[in-house]
Amino acid sequence: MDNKKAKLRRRRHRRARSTVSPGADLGHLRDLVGYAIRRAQIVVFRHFRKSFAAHKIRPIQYGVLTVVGANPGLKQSEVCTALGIKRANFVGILNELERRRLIERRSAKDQRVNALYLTRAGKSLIERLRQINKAHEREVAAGLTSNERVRLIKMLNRISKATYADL
Amino acid sequence: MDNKKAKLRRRRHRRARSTVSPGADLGHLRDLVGYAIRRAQIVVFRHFRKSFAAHKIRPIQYGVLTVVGANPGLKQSEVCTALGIKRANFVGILNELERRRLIERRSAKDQRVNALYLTRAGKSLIERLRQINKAHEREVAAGLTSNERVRLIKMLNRISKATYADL
DNA sequence: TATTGTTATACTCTATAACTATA
DNA sequence: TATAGTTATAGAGTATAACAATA
Repeated sequence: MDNKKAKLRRRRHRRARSTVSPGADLGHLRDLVGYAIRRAQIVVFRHFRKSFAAHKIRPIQYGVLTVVGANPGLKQSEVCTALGIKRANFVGILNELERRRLIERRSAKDQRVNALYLTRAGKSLIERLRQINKAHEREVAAGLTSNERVRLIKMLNRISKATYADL
Repeated sequence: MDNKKAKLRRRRHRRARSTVSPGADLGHLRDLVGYAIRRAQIVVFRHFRKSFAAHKIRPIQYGVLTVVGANPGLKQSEVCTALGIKRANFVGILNELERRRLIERRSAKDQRVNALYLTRAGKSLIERLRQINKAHEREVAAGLTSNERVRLIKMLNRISKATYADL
């Protein structure tokens, strides 16, 4: 049913095409910070996953290993706050890292708390991951000058800092 | 078991705290483009959802309505390419928008193809959404000058454009 | 009572394979 | 054969509620 259009088509390509996505006019989407962030995030995370595939490390795992490495003895809840993870969701992430002998839970003075430490293997791995990450970062930011890269991060952090408490 | 640490702790707060997340040292994460993007995306999307909550519109739905509005008669697969959605995942998104009478599928000359059009209600809604989006964009970019905002988007688009075909 | 970690659960987003109807 | 849309399914990521152990 509905065989009377298909002549209404034929009108496309009127505006300049997006530099990000070919095939159709994105309208004002290409002028939005949020849309630019979303597209960049997809590309960067895809690149990250491929870069770390050999070590089976996802971005969140790299974050946890990095933060615990920089803060030995950190509590689970503190890692969650630092990285913006819900503590309920952190349990599974941590279970896998512990199963792989990269992180240890140790009970603390406060028996409710688990203090987290990288194992020897975890410390060794994070050093290698750090090198991979340097290459990853270089490639992701290949289109930016060093100054631009720093300014980009600062601008993004200014956006992140805002709390929008009223909404 | 394991009651002999908790004195190893007490060492935190050694480096400058992150401007994004309080509570622990993020290590080098705060110097990474990918991490800055991730944090900004979370904040921006949360703000978006709250801004559009009254209309029950998610970012992806706003994208579809905008692209179809700017390209009447676009095929489903073309919308998918433009927005980076898998066509399998687009079916459900479109079903809901059609159920809400905002978009119509019309069969095209090629009977395999669905051409997409905003309904009258869809056109009316997208105009109102556009106004909400302007306020949303203004608030998200409140910490940036107009020039910075434009440069931020251009830098993010440069990152998105890269294909990393070798990885 | 409040906090930490945990379990269970649900919803969204993303990804792949296989089916159908059309070309 | 190939393409457009669809279905089914699985995996992450994210969110909330409720529980046990401990403070």
